[in-house]
Amino acid sequence: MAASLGLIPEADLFSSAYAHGDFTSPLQEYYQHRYPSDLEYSATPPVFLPGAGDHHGGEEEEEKKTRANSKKKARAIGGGRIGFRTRSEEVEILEDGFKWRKYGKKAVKNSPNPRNYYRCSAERCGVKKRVERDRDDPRFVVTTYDGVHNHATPVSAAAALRFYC
DNA sequence: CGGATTTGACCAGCGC
DNA sequence: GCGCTGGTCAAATCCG
Repeated sequence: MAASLGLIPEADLFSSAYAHGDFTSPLQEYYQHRYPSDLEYSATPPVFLPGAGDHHGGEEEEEKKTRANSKKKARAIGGGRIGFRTRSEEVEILEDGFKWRKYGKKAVKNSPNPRNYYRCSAERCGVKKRVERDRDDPRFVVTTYDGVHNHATPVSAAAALRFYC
């Protein structure tokens, strides 16, 4: 059912942060990509779903339980958390203009697919990113951003931001 | 040669 | 108090 409106697992997590209005950057909002076809994800503008978090109804209690852990952690961090859901069967790196360096991979229990951890290559920038495939639709990729970029956006970022705004 | 990627191990937090 | 899960680090390896 979760696939109906593209409700991603971390939806509740994001909603809490979103409710506090901690998002300041264009990318720091809860977006949900939903592409009708297998075309390039960058060709379709993101769909902003303000109420996506509140929308979660009778979700899987089991997952909620397991996720309570990261939920609290996320709150403690206090940074912005954004979830992107893109449809790309091969590319799982959402090009947002920043240079990401993979620093870890972990198999999570909620999903049969491994989760990849990326970090902004700029040392002064503590922004992290998590990428994992949707458990319901392996063709979808869920990208989660943590934090705010505090450095100049490298080139293409400008285009990306223009695109998102 | 430099930088990025890979993989396993380690650590911390939370639930039971 | 123990076990489980998620997240991070570090050394080795690979690619450009």
